[in-house]
Amino acid sequence: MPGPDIAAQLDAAERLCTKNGTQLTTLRRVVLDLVLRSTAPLTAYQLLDQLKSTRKSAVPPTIYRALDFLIENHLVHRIERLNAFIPCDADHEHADAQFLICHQCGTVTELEDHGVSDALAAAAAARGFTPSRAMVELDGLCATCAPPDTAPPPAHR
Amino acid sequence: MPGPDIAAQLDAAERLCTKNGTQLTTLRRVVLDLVLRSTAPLTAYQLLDQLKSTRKSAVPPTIYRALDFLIENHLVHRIERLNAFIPCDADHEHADAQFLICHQCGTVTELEDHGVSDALAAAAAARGFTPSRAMVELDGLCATCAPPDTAPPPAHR
DNA sequence: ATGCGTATGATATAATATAGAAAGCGTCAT
DNA sequence: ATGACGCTTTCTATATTATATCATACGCAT
Ligand SMILES: [Zn+2]
Ligand SMILES: [Zn+2]
Ligand SMILES: [Zn+2]
Ligand SMILES: [Zn+2]
Repeated sequence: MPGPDIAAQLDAAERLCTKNGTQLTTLRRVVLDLVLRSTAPLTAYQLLDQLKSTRKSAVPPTIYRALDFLIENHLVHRIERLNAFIPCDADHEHADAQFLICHQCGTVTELEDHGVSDALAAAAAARGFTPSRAMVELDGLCATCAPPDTAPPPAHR
Repeated sequence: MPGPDIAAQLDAAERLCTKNGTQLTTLRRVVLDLVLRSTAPLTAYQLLDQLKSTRKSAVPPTIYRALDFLIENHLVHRIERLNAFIPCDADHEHADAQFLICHQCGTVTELEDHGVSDALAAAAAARGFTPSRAMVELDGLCATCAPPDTAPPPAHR
């Protein structure tokens, strides 16, 4: 299961950048493609290694600049806990996201949970704090990896 | 304002470790002291530089091991966004904490907000995810640094 | 043609973090 | 007491992650 049509996602990214007045250049597109193809988060240097096979001039600043661009354009997220990068899972404007990191299988799930973001906004406001960016990452075990006793399958309702 | 009695905090830390069956050795105590004295978060290498003045043998593993110990014993927190460390602000058992990072003045405030932790627990449970550790860090402006229009002083009630 | 903004290339280095082997040092059972 | 054990520290080396800086190229507007 290579994921739902990477070409389509790249094209959507292209349109998003055009809309934003930014350029999804070939280099950036290649890096995004690498991120999209991976099931697990990739570090900057893992991406760099892969990039080098098609672009011999690639060095650390190459990949970090491309990633910065992709992050600013909400095409990629950085997972701080892992120093690694994953594709954005949503088409959205990204008010806020949260990440669930399974330390068994390594997968990272992106959420946009309003209960969480509302609670964060309230907690910040109550202290006069003006948030500009929220970083919310939970380490744990995903539904697949958790022992059944510990974590029943997703609750309904 | 050097903070409320560092000696007392060190003694409290000592008691906590004894209770936990761990040892707050001289080295660890010195590192904790350094962390406690700072108003701003300190990086591992900033701490190392300071430590070197009294312990010539100190090298990176020295400080990282001491920090690992202090973190496991809930005496220090690591702020992932900053790769830096702050003293734990609470005596508690630390179910969960959140951090507000002011990017103007650099201060980091520790919260234990149940609205946030409940929302996180609910969001995780709804997806069958079993969290073992939550990392919640908000970048923004603290009450002191925020322009008055943008962020009114802390709400009452 | 000149200047300007943006993107990329290229070199070097900074900053952060860990691996692994060995030595010191209590303590405790034999 | 002594030797085995566990924990802490020392020491050396290296791995990993990230940025600074300057140069080059290209498209486009003056
Ligand atoms: Zn996203
Ligand atoms: Zn899993
Ligand atoms: Zn704390
Ligand atoms: Zn501030």
